[in-house]
Amino acid sequence: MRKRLSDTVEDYLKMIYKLSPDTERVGTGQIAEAMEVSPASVTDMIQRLANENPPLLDYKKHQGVKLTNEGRKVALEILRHHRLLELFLHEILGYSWDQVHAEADRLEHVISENFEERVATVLGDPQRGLHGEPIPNRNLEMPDHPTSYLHDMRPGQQGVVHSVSDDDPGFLRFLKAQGLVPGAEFSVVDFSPYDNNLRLQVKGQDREIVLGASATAQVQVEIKNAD
Amino acid sequence: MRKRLSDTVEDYLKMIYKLSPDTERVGTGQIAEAMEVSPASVTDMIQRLANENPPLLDYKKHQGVKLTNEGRKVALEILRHHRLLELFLHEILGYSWDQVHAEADRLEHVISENFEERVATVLGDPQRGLHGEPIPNRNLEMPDHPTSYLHDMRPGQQGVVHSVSDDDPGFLRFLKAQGLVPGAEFSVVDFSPYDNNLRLQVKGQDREIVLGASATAQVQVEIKNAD
DNA sequence: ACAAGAATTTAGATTAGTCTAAAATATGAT
DNA sequence: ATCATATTTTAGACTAATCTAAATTCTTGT
Repeated sequence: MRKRLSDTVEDYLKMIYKLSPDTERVGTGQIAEAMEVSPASVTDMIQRLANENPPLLDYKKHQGVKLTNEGRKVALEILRHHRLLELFLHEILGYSWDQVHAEADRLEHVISENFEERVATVLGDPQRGLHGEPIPNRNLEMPDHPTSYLHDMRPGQQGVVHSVSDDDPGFLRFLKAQGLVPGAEFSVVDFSPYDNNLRLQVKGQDREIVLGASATAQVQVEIKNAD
Repeated sequence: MRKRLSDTVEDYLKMIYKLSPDTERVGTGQIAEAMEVSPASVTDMIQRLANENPPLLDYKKHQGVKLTNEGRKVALEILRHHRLLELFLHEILGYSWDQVHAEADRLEHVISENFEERVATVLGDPQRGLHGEPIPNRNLEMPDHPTSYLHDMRPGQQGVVHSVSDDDPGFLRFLKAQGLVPGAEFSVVDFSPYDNNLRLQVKGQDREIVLGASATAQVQVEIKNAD
């Protein structure tokens, strides 16, 4: 059984997974920015994690890190906790979809395997989270999921919202108000190259909506094949 | 709004409350023993807590500490979390009564006021925990509760089990097997002054049971008035 | 009333996670 | 190919929570 990791370590691994789920290296600065700590702190931490036994990161000086299988397992475990918890807080305790994230972020480090399993069972072993995210299964395998972003779509294309970032309550309320929730179908009607704004027609809505790049980069989509 | 306290600080305050809910002073050694840390660590910690602003403890060198109102509020808050969580884990997630404690001990530091309120509402604002303990209400007032221990009862007396210590799973399973759960009525049939054993007849049980001092000191009771 | 023993406090060290400032290294534009 | 700029790493320091060992203070029995 592996030594208990601190919340901080778990947060680093989770973040590195988010920045690069597979085998691409992530730079110190990128992690520092995402974690809101100094680059010096990151260097320190990633060196420690690379020297763990077994190593949680593969680190090459000046070339950033990537997760080892061991490190990825930890990240996926935490992600599974987070997404199950969000769903649980919503379904069982009645939290709204913009409230769940902050609470899950603290609970995810603290619940036992037992808790995780019971929640999964109560929820019926869901494969998708409250905001559409894929939930790693009991063996920590990520279900198949689309990897495209609304950001990269262009006029004429149609798609379905797959998942959205869950960490900004204001953004989530905004999306819900616009009807842009997981499952929503839409087509792109215009693209403005100067500001990267996209104009969308969401199915079932009468008015078109316009989204900036900082919003569209937070929305993952399934792009419909032209037929 | 008060600065976020560490889990450790919350644990110290909770423990000091348990050792002395009111105004009696508690010694360094007693706390050290209960927290399973060295006396030196305790001295260090209680001095820090007494120097907080506002102070959480009232400390006099070589004379131990007592909780300030501020410190007592923190302790009661955590105790409320703990007891609501135990009930929640049992009722909603199906934990058994000996499993809930360890999980609640970690979660109690991490849940928000929002979580606390929602759980209380889902459970119908209970006044008693899974093991019979009184639960401080939303204003952190402790409901009235008996303060006698089975340990101090003598042959001829009758009583009702009020609450039992929740921290040792083995002990809890033992109690349940003996039928000695909150609400159980019993009478004391014998006392052995050499080992402080008590022999009890529990209502609805055919066989009498014998309990040693380390067990009877963990059981709070309501003593029936002789009529 | 005072010495022995118990309890408490102080001193100094350690570990995890963070910081700032300075040093080292890599990149990329001409 | 080299120099200016970016990024990364190192060095040194801080805080919280712990420890052991030594010093201090309190209590108690005769």
